[in-house]
Amino acid sequence: MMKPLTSKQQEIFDFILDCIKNENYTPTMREIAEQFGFKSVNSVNDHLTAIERKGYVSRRHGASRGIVVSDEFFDGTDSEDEPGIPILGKTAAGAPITAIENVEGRLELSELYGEEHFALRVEGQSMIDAGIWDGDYVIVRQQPRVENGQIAVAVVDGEATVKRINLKGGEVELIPENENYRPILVDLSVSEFYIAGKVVGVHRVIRS
Amino acid sequence: MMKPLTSKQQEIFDFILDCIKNENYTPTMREIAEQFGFKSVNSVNDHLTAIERKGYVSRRHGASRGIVVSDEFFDGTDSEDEPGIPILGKTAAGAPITAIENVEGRLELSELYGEEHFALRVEGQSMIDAGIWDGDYVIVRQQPRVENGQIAVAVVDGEATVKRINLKGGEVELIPENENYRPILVDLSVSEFYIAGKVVGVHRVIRS
DNA sequence: TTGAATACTGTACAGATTTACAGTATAGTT
DNA sequence: AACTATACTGTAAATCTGTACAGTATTCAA
Repeated sequence: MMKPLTSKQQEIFDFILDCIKNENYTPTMREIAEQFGFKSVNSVNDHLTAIERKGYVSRRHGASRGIVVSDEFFDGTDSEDEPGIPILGKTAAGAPITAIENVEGRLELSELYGEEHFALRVEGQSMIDAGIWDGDYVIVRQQPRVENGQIAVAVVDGEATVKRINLKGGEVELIPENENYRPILVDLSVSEFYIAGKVVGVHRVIRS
Repeated sequence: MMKPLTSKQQEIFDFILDCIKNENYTPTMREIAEQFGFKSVNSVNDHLTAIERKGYVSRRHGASRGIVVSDEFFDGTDSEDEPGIPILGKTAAGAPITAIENVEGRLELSELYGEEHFALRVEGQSMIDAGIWDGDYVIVRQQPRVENGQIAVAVVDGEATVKRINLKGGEVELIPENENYRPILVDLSVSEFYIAGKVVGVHRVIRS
């Protein structure tokens, strides 16, 4: 646990946090002195020395506006908390499943997938044997080509569908993953066709 | 539209953005000069004057580290962008799938699910008919009870498993979703049993 | 009652920093 | 050919800034 600040020190520390948050710059000691009506900069220096000793800030020696607020006081403003939801590992026998020791990592779509990804809601049953159900979101990495046999979002005449791709000569075969469906053949000289991207993830929200 | 920066001006502007983003402070003109090998600070001043004239920054007169980057250039650093990856809707005929107009919303686990959720990696094939595959992450909302027939994470004698739950009297039936597997019966008077939470989502990362 | 922490004033100075002014040179526009 | 913008060097003054040192006063714990 960190040593508590006195009320005056807290005021000054809060002012520094406010400056960074609202004005986007660290104040100088003279600016702090002016704010609090101190007639001497050394008043600020004394307070900062105490605040620093207690671990709330550090200072870049010699640098102007060199007060550096410790990481743990940036809530959401700058050093973002760990993103996403915790991935729990195997629980040791008897240990509560929520034990922090068991956190293997964190799951977050924007961390897992980068800038070039988008999500698309799947309609229909044509890919259920590939584990992609009606209503699922597929995560798609934008790329113009995929290897034969890979699952991709294909756009045929402006219509987007998720299918397994098999390109051969002047034709593309869009293969569903459901025994009740037949592959679709697209003639590249007739239809406008392109690959929007490769399906790299599936997400399903379970209701009920 | 804003006047474009020259490549040199852009470099300097980018460096300032980097400083703010990574080091958390605005550089002084001397720090910029040192970074770019300028022998005169006035080189920096000239560039800044140009960058300011074009509207990318303003300057607090007389203040050290007084460069103020214009609001519209804080991407993610301060004024947080929308979280998550874009969910694209139906594309209008012929419209490019990446058109911003078609963004229906954004998908992000920490937004979709709240604090009381965690993820768990599934091992085994026992739930494949429920669309939960080996290696998938299930998203679990922590709660001590579920309705019969719902899928949950059950902890039996410290061992966590994902199954459909059927509680009846002094027994719990853990029902797999795979015809090759048989339901497991847990005697509550013999085994330590509790529900870790309800499975409310599934996420699969597709490799290959 | 001695000491340490807090909470200030006041002064001073070295070095950091902005800003200004005087140049040089090149490239593109009018 | 004159003008403007870009892209620098060099110098120097004005002011900003952190840091140090010398005090004063109060409070609280040992």
